[in-house]
Amino acid sequence: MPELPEVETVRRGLAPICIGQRVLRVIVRDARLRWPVPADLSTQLAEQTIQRLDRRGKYLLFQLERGTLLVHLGMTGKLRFFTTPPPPDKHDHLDLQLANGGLLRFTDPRRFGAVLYAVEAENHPLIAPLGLEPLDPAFTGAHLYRLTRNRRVPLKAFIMDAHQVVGVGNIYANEALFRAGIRPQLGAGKLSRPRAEKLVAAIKAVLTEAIAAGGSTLRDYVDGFGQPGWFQLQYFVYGRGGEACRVCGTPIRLSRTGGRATTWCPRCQK
DNA sequence: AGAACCACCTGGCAGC
DNA sequence: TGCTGCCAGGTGGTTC
Repeated sequence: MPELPEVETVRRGLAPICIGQRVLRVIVRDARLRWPVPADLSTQLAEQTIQRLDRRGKYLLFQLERGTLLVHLGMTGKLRFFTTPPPPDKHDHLDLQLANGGLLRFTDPRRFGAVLYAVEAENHPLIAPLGLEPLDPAFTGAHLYRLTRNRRVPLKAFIMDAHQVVGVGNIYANEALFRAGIRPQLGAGKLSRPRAEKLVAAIKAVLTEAIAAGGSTLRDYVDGFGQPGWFQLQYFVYGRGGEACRVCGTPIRLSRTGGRATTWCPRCQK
């Protein structure tokens, strides 16, 4: 579900109400997430104050005094703040009680998400191997060009690989490739230097615009306060298989690359 | 090393 | 109204 824009939207919303707050306790109702929630999480977090709320790829990083709480929303995860929380529902797996009386609630029907704790997040096995942030100035056409040399995977699969570039999931990969005018199936190693520049610019643009729109809500994404995003209204190709291209009118094609639904315009993308 | 699959899990929807 | 099968925003692990 959430890609970089959605996670960033959650981060921006929650940061002001979390920073400076002390964690009173953690209530784990179901520890069976993608990896088990650490049994000693409550002990680890209790009485620590949240110093910052950062994001690395699709991970939210609550920086505490002695370590970091890592939260990944998987496909269907939500992290919401309540001043007066409703009674816990079926998929409300974890609550963080804050000293200001607020409560952060992690909800995730599919349980593909994760809640973990690390003393040094940058060295955590899930964080350390991550690629560049796409909105980092260091993520350039030259960088992408270098990374893709001799790679045979479809370009779309390549830009969705978090070990190359973080944060680009299925929606924004499709949208960025459309904007760059590049076929998703193109072998990554065949990407020319000028087209690498174009693709990097498209990725940055689509992510920036999506953040400005509060992310995309297809089914169940909401931000930290239960509000949906609106970027889905600006899609050119995602979820539009069979419909007319918004630029040239040609029917949008739908196929699969790397097992994921791929949509593109056969006329606009070469 | 890299690429192609599978797995994890629930819910919603189309089709019968 | 069921039931079945398929699909979904992610990504680590296994296999070749």
